[in-house]
Amino acid sequence: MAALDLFGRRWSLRILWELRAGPLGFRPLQKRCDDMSSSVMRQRLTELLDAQVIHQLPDSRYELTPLGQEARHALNPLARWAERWAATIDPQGSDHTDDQSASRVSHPDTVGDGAPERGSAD
Amino acid sequence: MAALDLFGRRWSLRILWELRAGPLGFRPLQKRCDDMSSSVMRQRLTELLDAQVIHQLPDSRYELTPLGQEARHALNPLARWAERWAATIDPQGSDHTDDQSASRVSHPDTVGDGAPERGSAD
DNA sequence: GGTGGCCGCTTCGGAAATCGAAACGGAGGA
DNA sequence: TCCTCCGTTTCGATTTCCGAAGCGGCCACC
Repeated sequence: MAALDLFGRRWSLRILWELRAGPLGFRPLQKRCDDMSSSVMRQRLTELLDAQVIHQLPDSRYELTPLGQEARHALNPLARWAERWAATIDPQGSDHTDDQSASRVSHPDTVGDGAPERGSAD
Repeated sequence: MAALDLFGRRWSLRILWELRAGPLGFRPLQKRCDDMSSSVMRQRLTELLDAQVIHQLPDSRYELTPLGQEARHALNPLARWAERWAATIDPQGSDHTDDQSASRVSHPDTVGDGAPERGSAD
């Protein structure tokens, strides 16, 4: 639940995402995050540092910790879902595919649970 | 990126998460979400409805769409990471102060859906 | 030596998101 | 009838976010 709170903040996920390719400094990272406010940037950075998701190199750049890398990887399925989602709600928006494949994005069999989830960790 | 914006809002992920066990009405859902404000609740619900992540049953309860179910499943690796993360930064919460362990929590967690993470795009 | 650019980071006022509680009409049970 | 729960809306107060300016420091360039 605390994770949902940490990542439910406005730029946390984005920072995690933009740091995936390697360490970045304050301003370069800010620029990558759609030029977000430096004040909020510092705030998120502090939270992520405190959560040990990122750490600061001696040259003051920010880098994902091993824990952060895991989090970033845990984000991968969500990123993949986002693509399907974008194709579903906005088929003509980003990348119109000439073929008809986009129409069949919802595959009710893949989830493999005709019954609702039971006893999940909560 | 739009997904990061949708889910970067304050209760979106939580709502998605609390709806995993089945459809819920407005007030019951609100109660599950740490008694969040009804105003924000309605706002999030509208956004999620618009994003076709949830839909409303004839008895006016809210339920995940197939697309929403996929999103919920895509959240599973993150949930699993959150447990490891909690054990790392707060070892006395579940395990006593043994810094070395980082052992897995003793949950036979049922997150085992059919969507294992296969690392690609990296 | 001076100037200019980029750096990490902070401060501040205004805008936007969020909160918290109250209220509405409706359905059902006692 | 009264009481409870429901979905939903409204409104003022608080929190968060934004956007721009500014600080000192570093280094390249002239």
